[in-house]
Amino acid sequence: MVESTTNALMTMMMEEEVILMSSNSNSNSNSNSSCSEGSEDDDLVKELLDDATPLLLPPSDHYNTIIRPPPSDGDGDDYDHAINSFISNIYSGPTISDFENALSVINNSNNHQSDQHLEHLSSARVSILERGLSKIENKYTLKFKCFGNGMGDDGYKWRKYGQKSIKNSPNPRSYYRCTNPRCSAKKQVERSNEDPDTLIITYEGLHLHFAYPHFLTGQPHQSQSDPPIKKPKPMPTASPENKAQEILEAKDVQANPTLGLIQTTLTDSQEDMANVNLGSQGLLEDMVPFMVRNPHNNGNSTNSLFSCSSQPTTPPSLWFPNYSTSCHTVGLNFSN
DNA sequence: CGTCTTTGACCAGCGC
DNA sequence: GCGCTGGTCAAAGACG
Repeated sequence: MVESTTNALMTMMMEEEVILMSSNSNSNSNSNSSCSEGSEDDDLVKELLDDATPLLLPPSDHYNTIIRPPPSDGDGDDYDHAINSFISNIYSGPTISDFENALSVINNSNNHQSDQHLEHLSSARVSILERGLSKIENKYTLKFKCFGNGMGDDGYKWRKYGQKSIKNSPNPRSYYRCTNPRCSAKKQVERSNEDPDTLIITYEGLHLHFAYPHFLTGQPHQSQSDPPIKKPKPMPTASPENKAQEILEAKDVQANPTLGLIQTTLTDSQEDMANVNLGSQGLLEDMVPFMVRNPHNNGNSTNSLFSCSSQPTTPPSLWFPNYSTSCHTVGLNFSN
């Protein structure tokens, strides 16, 4: 996963001319529309600043082993600087440090909800929105400057399931679904009507399966040795209705964890454990209700759901949590 | 032969 | 009710 994503990114960086595009031009309409929504924007900012999200996780050892030079090189600082320069050249959106700084505002203000806190929150919100994040329903939109035949490979395996021509646009829109049979992630790929060199990729749902190995087993990176993903097949025990219900339940509990905690009983815990071990695929859809209802069974708090050490394992568009209703537009620019 | 892609058909939502 | 549009399905073909 990480290898694939990183390789795709590094390939694009090395083989393609990198062109910066103003983040304002990427998402003017979205940002403007969002700026007019006060409380929802506050929710968005709080959501983005939530330290329980994968977005804020530091690079893992696994990640470092991929992009860092061998220790014998002895010039890790220079290498870090070069990598950071690379990233800053291709990514015009908010950086980790932006969120960390904003998070410090939240943390420092936790004990006294003052006007100053609200002012800081408002400033953080404006900063985030100005840099290309916006909110539309439950989708995440990436815009790539991608010349030629570049397809903006994000490193995941996708199965194309449809293509439609778009009104007033010469470019069709392609529909892709994650090849993981129980992953709900989807994406739409189309070229901008205004700028044919710009790819617009709209993600819907997360690749939740990236976190599966961190449940119960406590053995991260287990998925790295998983067999290749086969063609999705109907799940006998998971009808579309049941799956949808699982997802809805997971989202509901995520959105209101205290409700789930109230419902916790010893009987429920035992039953859930049995269900997880015997009846499920060990996937996040199964695990979220269990984890929330049994916050101590894993030896960690529920925050461990999104604090696993293998992060980042997802492309930038999927660093954001989807268990809330939000949409972010991130301007990225690759040429090919 | 199994898997993936293509593409036309079908369905649901929405506006008039 | 009708037409338009977006999203999905599924059969057929392509490919390794």
